[in-house]
Amino acid sequence: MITNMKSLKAILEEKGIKPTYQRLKILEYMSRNTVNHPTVEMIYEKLLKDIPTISMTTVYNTLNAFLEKGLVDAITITGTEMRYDFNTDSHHHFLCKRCGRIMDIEVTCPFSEGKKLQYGHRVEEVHGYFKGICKDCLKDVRNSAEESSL
Amino acid sequence: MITNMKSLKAILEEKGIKPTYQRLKILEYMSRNTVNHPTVEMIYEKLLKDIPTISMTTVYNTLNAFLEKGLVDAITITGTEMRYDFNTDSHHHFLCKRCGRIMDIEVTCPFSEGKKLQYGHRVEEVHGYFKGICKDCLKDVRNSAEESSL
DNA sequence: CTTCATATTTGTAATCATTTTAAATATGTA
DNA sequence: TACATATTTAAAATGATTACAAATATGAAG
Ligand SMILES: [Mn+2]
Ligand SMILES: [Mn+2]
Ligand SMILES: [Zn+2]
Ligand SMILES: [Zn+2]
Repeated sequence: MITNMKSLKAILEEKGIKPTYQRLKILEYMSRNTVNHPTVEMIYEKLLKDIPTISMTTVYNTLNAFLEKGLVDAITITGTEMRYDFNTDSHHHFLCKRCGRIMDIEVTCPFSEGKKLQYGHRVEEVHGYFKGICKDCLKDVRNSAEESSL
Repeated sequence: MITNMKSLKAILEEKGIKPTYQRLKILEYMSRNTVNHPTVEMIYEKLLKDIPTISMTTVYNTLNAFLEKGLVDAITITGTEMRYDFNTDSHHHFLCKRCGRIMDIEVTCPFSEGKKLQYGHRVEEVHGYFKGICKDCLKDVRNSAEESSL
């Protein structure tokens, strides 16, 4: 895990972002929640416990700064709100229509190789995702089906 | 082109949607603008010329109905607004960061084959897209570079 | 052709995520 | 200590979308 080797402070300084308390806390949260793909709301609510004065605007501003410097990726799968990803390595996602969770999917195929010119366009980002019902929700659905047939 | 074979009216009736004037006009617009991937705004502004009384709400309602019945697909690439696609065959997209256009990309790879169980999840939709600078914008950028070096 | 029930359309208000703005606070330096 | 600058904050503004309720259209029954 990169976060252990390089301190959060060093990560920010390397990108030319002043390592303020709130920025460090936001980056720390992101680095510890790679499976979540959290919303601004989720980050804000959690940090509120440590920093009672933090504002939503700071979370928005900070994530936009991180985004510009390539410290995080933005995921626009749901259509309602932005989800953020600390893992900027090329990978795909799965959105569960039932529980709303977004999970990582490793895909190895020509599509995800990316960064090549397509149709004469200059490709800078490659995104791929699936939508459906996740493993856990499938189990839930099966269980409630059993119950109702008792 | 499917729209020539089967009338717009027949398409709606087949899906159990009453073919009202505004619905037919919206479907007609969608069928004639498959390269656009239009926003609600774009559809509304265009239809306003034929139907001066049409409301934004009707466009939203109608597209949501079409979406439920699988007559169109929704594209959530930009993060700001929904884009709609009359072409519901599995294909990918390219979003130009400069001009904002979304264009179709044919991709043939294991990823786009889709509809298979991944990680135990039930996959219902497969989405893939690229972001970058489109062919035309690359040309523009090159041209303005020339100009400024005169 | 009326009358009534139902579905659709419309305009307005409400909602929700995000951005803008300006004031308050913190930081670093002279 | 004083001041310039950057950051944070709260509040207001924006923009896309949905919710709501009134107006209108449609279609069957009499
Ligand atoms: Mn991820
Ligand atoms: Mn398309
Ligand atoms: Zn789930
Ligand atoms: Zn372009």
